[in-house]
Amino acid sequence: MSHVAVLTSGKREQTKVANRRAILDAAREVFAELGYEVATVRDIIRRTGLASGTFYNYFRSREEVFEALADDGAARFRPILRACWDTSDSFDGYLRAAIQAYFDFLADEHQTWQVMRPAGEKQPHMRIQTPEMERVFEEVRDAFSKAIEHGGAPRVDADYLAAACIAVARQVGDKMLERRPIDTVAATDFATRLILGGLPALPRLAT
Amino acid sequence: MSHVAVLTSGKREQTKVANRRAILDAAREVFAELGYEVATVRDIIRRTGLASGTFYNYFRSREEVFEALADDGAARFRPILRACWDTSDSFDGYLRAAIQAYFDFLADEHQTWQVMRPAGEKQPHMRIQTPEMERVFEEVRDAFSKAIEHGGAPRVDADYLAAACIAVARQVGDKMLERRPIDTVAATDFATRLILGGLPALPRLAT
DNA sequence: CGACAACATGACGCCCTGTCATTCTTTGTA
DNA sequence: TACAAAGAATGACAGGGCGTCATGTTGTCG
Repeated sequence: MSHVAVLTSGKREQTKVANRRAILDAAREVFAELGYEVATVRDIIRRTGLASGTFYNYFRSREEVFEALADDGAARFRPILRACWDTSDSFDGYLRAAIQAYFDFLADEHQTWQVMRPAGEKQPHMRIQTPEMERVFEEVRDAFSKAIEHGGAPRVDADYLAAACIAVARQVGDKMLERRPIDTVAATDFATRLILGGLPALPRLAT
Repeated sequence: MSHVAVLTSGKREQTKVANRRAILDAAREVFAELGYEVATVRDIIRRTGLASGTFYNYFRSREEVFEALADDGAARFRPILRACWDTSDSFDGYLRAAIQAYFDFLADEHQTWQVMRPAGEKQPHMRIQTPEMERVFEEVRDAFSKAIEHGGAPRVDADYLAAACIAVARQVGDKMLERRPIDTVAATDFATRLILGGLPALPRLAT
């Protein structure tokens, strides 16, 4: 009999955590295989072996699972972003590090999500704003604000700037994932230069 | 009895067009009022006074109506974009004109769609890629490619650039709509300068 | 061990979906 | 005008997913 029991190690707690994880994992698979629109709560719960009613002990709806998955991703990325800020000594450095980190993160996650789907199937793109994502946005905006305060960046509209930077990162990131091989460095170079110097600063293509 | 009858003026054709319009209009209202996720085909068709089965004579599903609405928007914007190209004499001019046109378009459409919703309701953002939207993207990319060919712009990755520009326009556009008063000129200035000159070129805030 | 609380279960009522036989309307023809 | 054939509208219906709830099961604590 061990005195060093795990803190939350009642049998009750254990299965609660395990079930929640099982549902989230099953949901990720099902969303990837069938597509978010088509997937049903029962598709998800069936894969776990649990009863249909049990699902509703953990999530209120299919939407909420999806949100939890998205939130999870954002929550995992936020400390990475924070580290970029802490280890950078200039605004330019922070920006590049953050974008590189995001693209690496994206390439990693991509493999987890990627599943072969019937080709040509139109997949409506679902985009939600979770609390964690909101926090990521705020963190970026605040980082910009701080840089502006300290004179590391010009005094511009930090709100617009954060929105624009995130937009560029997301869109260029998506495009990056469509190309083979996936080149996070090139994508980072493109996005960073665009933001820091605009069109004239972009890397030139070989003639 | 007029010889100059409207070309498609059979009674059949007329009601077909009218019904389609009625369904699209009802769908726009219902999506705005209830939100896309919650709205049902019957919510839409009920508002038209038609029978439920009739809906399926015009669209295969709720998704298809939504896509038709989105496609409609893109189709209306494309000629505007084309006009920007035709009347611009420089790359910079084209970019600014296109972005300004988009923001004006957005502000216009916004009023059509805007409906008061219970505050704090989380509205999952739905983003689809319709054929017309794909054409808009291609048009932008091709415009960039042409500008590059003619020496009006540096030889950069037009695909990434188009993606980045559209991303900036969309995101800054969204932010713009959240502010009061809606200032399309300021938003255009921000987005255009960011793309053309990057961070250093951005408009400065008043101290 | 007993009693309680927490959780799992799956049948059930509700509502939406998409179809289809039927009915009504329009069109073309004599 | 009368009539037949094609086109479109209708709403009842079967199928199925949703979320709930009474019931059964299992962990927890005195």
